[in-house]
Amino acid sequence: MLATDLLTVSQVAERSGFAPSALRFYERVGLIEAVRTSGNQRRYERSVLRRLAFIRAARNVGLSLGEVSDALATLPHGRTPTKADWTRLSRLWRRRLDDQIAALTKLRDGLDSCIGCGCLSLRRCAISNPADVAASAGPGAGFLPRLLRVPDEV
Amino acid sequence: MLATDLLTVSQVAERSGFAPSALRFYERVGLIEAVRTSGNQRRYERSVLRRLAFIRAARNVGLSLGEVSDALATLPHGRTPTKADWTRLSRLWRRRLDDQIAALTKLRDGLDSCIGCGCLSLRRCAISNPADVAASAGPGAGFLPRLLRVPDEV
DNA sequence: GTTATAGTTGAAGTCAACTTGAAGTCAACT
DNA sequence: AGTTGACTTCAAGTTGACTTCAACTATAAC
Repeated sequence: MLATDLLTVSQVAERSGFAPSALRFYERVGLIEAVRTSGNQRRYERSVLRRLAFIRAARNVGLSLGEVSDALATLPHGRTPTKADWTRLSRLWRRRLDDQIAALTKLRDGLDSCIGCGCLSLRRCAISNPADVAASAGPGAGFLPRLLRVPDEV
Repeated sequence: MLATDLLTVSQVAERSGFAPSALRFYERVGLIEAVRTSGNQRRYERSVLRRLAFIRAARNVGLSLGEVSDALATLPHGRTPTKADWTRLSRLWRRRLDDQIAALTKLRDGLDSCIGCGCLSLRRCAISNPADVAASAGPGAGFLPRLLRVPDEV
C-alpha cells in the first residue's frame, strides 16, 4: 500500500546514476540507509535521492567520501540536507573551487613563462617546481592528484 | 675518474625531490635509466635530473605516469627532452590546464546559481549533474578524481 | 507453477603510484 | 679490520572508491 512509496535498488541506481554496487558500498560506510522487505531486499525512501544528489555534488567538487560523511554529520541526526544546510555547505564548496581554480591558474601562468625557455631546471622552473605545491605524505597518495581527466593524446 | 660525473641514488633523490623508492619504481616502469657499479649499485647520469624535472612538471599538470611515458616516447629514442620538445609538449599541457580551469569554473558558476535554491535535484541541479562531466569507466576510477586537495574542514 | 529478472552476501579484485619490510651486500671511514 | 650508512632485491602493503565474483534467494510476470 505504501510499498509504491519505496524504491528498489535498480530504480535508485537508474535515477541517481550510481551503480548498485556503489549504493551497497555507500550503505556499508554509512552514507545512506535502506529498509528491507520481508525477503531481505533493500527498499529506499525517496529522500535517498536527494542525499545521493548531495553526495554526487560533493564528489564533483572534489570532496572525498570521508569529507562527505563529515559534512552530512554536521546535519541534525540522520536528516537529509535542507535548503539551509545546502546553502551553508555550498558556500564552503565555492571557496574550495576558488582555491582549486587559483592553484591551476598559477600553474598555467608558470607554464606560460616557461614555454620556449626550455630550462626545466629543478630549482628554477616554475612548472616543475611550483613553490606552494607540497610533496605528498603517506603511502598511496599521489604527489598531485589526477585532475579533471580529459583523456587526451600527448 | 669520470665516476664524479655520475650521481648516486641519494644524490638524485635529494636534488630531484623524489624518494629513492620512487626512483627505483620509475626505473622499473622504464621512465628513467641507470648504469651500475661493479658492485651493482645504481649510478645516474646528470641528464636524469632533467628527465625527472620533466616528469614532475607533467605530474603537476595532471598527467598520469602512462601519459608521461607516452610523451617521452614521442622523443627520438631515449633522448632527454630538449628545448624544442619542451615547447611542443608544454603547449599541449597549457591546453589541458585551460580545460581543467574551464571545467572547474563551470562547476563553480553552477554552484553559484544553486546557492540558496536548495533544489539538489538529480535532474536539474547544475552542481550535482554537470552536463559535460562523464561518469567514470572501469574499476578503481573515481567519478571525478580528487582535485588539488587542500585539506579543509567542512 | 515456472521462469526470467532482480536482488542478497562476503570475500576478493582493481587501479595508480608508490612505500615498506626483510634479508642481505657495498663503500667509506677510522 | 670493523663499523656505519648507503645500497640491493623481491614481495607485499597502502589508500580510496568502488567493482566483480560465486553461490544463492526474491519477486514479478505469464
